[in-house]
Amino acid sequence: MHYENLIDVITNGLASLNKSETKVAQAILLDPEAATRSSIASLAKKAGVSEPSVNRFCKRFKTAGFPDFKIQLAKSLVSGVRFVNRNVDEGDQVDSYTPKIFDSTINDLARVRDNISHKIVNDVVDQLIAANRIYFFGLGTSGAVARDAENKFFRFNLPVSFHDDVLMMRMLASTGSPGDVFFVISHTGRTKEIVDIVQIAMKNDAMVVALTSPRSPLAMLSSISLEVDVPENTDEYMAMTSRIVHLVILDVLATGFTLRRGPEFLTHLEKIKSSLKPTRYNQFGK
Amino acid sequence: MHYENLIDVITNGLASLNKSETKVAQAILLDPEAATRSSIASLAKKAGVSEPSVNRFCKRFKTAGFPDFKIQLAKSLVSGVRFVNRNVDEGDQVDSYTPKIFDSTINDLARVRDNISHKIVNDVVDQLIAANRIYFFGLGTSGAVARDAENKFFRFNLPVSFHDDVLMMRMLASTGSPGDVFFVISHTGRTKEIVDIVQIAMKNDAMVVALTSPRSPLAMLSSISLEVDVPENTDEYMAMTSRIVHLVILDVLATGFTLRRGPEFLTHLEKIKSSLKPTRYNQFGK
DNA sequence: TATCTTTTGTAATAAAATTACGTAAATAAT
DNA sequence: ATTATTTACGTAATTTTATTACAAAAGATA
Repeated sequence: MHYENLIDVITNGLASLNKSETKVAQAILLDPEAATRSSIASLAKKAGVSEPSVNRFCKRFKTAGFPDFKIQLAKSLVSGVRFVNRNVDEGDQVDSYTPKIFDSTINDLARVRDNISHKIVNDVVDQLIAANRIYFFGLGTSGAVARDAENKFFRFNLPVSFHDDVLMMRMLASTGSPGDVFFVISHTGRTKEIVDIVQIAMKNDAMVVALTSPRSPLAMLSSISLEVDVPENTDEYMAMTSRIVHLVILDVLATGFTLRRGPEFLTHLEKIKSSLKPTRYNQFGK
Repeated sequence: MHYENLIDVITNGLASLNKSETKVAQAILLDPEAATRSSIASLAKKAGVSEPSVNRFCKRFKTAGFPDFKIQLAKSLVSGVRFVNRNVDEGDQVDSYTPKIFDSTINDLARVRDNISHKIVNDVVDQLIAANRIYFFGLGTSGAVARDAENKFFRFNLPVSFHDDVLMMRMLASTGSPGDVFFVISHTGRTKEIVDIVQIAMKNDAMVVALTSPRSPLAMLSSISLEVDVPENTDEYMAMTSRIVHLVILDVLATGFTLRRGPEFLTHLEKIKSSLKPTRYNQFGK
């Protein structure tokens, strides 16, 4: 319930509505923000229907009534920023482009949160728990993600490494042994070199986990594929949010890993954490 | 207005409220989610005040009345997840820890979005535009962030590099020349090595931009400091979201940079983008 | 203590939403 | 094609909910 976006639900249900309900839906979708501020009377008028029709519409979408509907709608407008124009354009100043960048990132995260397959997350955690060794592969931006992953999983007392060198990857893929997991990160899932390397690894019966976009060559080749559908940035100004989403997914996997290891594993993590203490100044400068 | 979290506003304004308004505030803060679902009568009863008192309370916070207040409150609950328990605990399964991790990341992003100083962002963009050369420094997790930054700013036709080797950093800091910008990333801002290196750079009158936590030694030493207040993770299970926030801030800076360069700069970016095309498979496998 | 201001509640009023019910339209059955 | 039946929709009554006006109480000021 908390993760269902009312606007999406209305849009999807549009086909199964009757005449006056469709009118109401259109009036709302035309300007959802305005709908949250109007009374049942004004919305009915705007849609060209009676007030009870609006009320029935609300109940059809499993809300208690019109006021409750407005609240749900308002909620879905917050994370569902896509109905407002969130694109950066030439006229933007700091105080407009800054929130836009944040918002579009938040928006993408919320979308993936609501759509990610928990089953696949769980399966990937299974594989990572079973692994003797994990290789994180990534090029370009995904190289930075792979590096971050290494840093994170290193703490788990497990041989891990990250690689952003295709020759190195190729060699590792061709000499993979049972127990090795190749965790391949790629936004597009179409980078030829990466696809080639995964093909080699698969030929050697290695376990390949992909973090990439749906229906991409990489996704289809790998043993398991965590698919993230973040729209490609058409806008030149806009940042590539997929890498952020990838990082958060790696956080999720690391969390799943930690939980699976059980509470006694926490003391190990604490040890690593405190090993860094002497490298830092405390509150008072020393 | 869109970026003001009502719950924060209430919490901050708590001191300046009179007796019955305080009662109302407490009743709401105790369970904001419930407040969004209750009528003015039931909330008044719960707070032990009259209905008009609740109404006056709502108007004090610049909402049109109680129904409008509830809508605003509901909105602030979506991005402001912190009032719900979002901590991962031992009993959590995939379907509970996954949204929790996403939510806490989203929450932190929303907080920084609402509190970041646009003035400082603008000043940093000024410095980056003026730079002849940019060095991104970071260790550990922040090393991955620095690497991502390099990848991003490299596209701007500007000599940039990232460094995660303290000896290298030390040498660069001591030989800095005018026009160099040292962009130093550190979650804590207390890593001794980093602080030392920044001290050297500052002694040589270099421009040091810090991306770090408020009031830390690094923040206080640097020429300009972009301060990000993301709570330290007390929870062992919880991921470090600061690096995500740092990445998004770098996106913001890159966007500011691009906008400052003007529209003719977009063709340059397009060129870089299309240079990657031959490395990828298209929709149909080739 | 008297006066003024601020705070708060009661009661009246207004606004808004919901329900009950009846008619019209659409669909199905003959 | 006509009738029966279901579904859709609106009018009007009712109920719920919120707001306003006003007065009493509490507190501050002189």
